[in-house]
Amino acid sequence: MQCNQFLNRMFSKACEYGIKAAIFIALKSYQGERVSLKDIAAKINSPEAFTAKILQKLAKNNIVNSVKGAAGGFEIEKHKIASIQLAEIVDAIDGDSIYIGCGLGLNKCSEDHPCPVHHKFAAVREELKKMLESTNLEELALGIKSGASYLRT
Amino acid sequence: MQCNQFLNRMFSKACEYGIKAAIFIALKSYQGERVSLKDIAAKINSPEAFTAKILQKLAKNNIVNSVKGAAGGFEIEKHKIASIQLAEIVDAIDGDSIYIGCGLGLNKCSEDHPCPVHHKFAAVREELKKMLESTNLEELALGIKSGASYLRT
DNA sequence: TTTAATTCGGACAATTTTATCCTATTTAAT
DNA sequence: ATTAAATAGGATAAAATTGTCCGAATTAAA
Repeated sequence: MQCNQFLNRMFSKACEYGIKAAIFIALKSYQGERVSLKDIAAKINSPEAFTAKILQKLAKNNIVNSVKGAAGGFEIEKHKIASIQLAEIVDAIDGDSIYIGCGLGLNKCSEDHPCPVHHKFAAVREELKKMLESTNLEELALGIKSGASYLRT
Repeated sequence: MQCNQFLNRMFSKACEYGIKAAIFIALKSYQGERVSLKDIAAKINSPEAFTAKILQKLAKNNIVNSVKGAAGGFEIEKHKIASIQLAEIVDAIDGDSIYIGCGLGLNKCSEDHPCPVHHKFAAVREELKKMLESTNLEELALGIKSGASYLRT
């Protein structure tokens, strides 16, 4: 069935592109450079028009600044980079749903009325949440800068 | 964008239905009862025809037995119930992809050439994997039987 | 002021996932 | 044998996600 859930893909494609785009923009912003959609899509290996939609979301959520017109592009204020959590990017693109939703899709699932996997998954989800909230854009950008990690292929 | 990834939905719908169906079948099998697709769909609140496809996968993966004809239905051999891991059900439906795939969709992502979130996500994924592999159908079915957990609403 | 580079945003298209329909096949019971 | 109750499975449809196209708006620079 080739489903694209957690085991296959931790994030939606939109999220993947959004995270990588934000990292690249942060990296360039540290160098005082503004980057165009075209450059971003090329660097992170993503479809340009689709990436544009995602950047619009990041802009509307005040994660990146967009500048229209010639010599325009995207940037992030340097002083903000270290304070932007991975969780914020994910929330901007996928919505703030880390706190809600049942692992098995029950409409009503709580401590009082749990689904069969409620407690077991709560632990994993909590760990993911903590990780997203304790990871910021700065450290991810520094990883790229130092050559410790990569944005494509 | 309302994407249906981890934060929204840990599993695909297909997986959700498959897990719940397996739990219900296990529960009934303990009582020596075989259950029909119709009963399963009603109890787990899932679309019948779609659930049928998923049960076919579980049957082909030898997780459940299907019996055709009048008085047919689905069942799981009692002695197997405790040995069926959640991970097996997920694998049967979504494929064995827990060990592969990059959090950010890189084609090549490894210790040598990691994506920016490689190490952070590896930890979370590993925990999920362990949880799936250490949870079996029996305990989930017993939770339902004892009233400690629920399959719907 | 014109041009070129750029983002914005609406409409549309392709793909994947989810869901439905219908016929064939199997099997217990009459 | 016939019938009724089931699963199997192919074809199709609907919905969600992903991806594309294009004109409008904006802005720096010639």
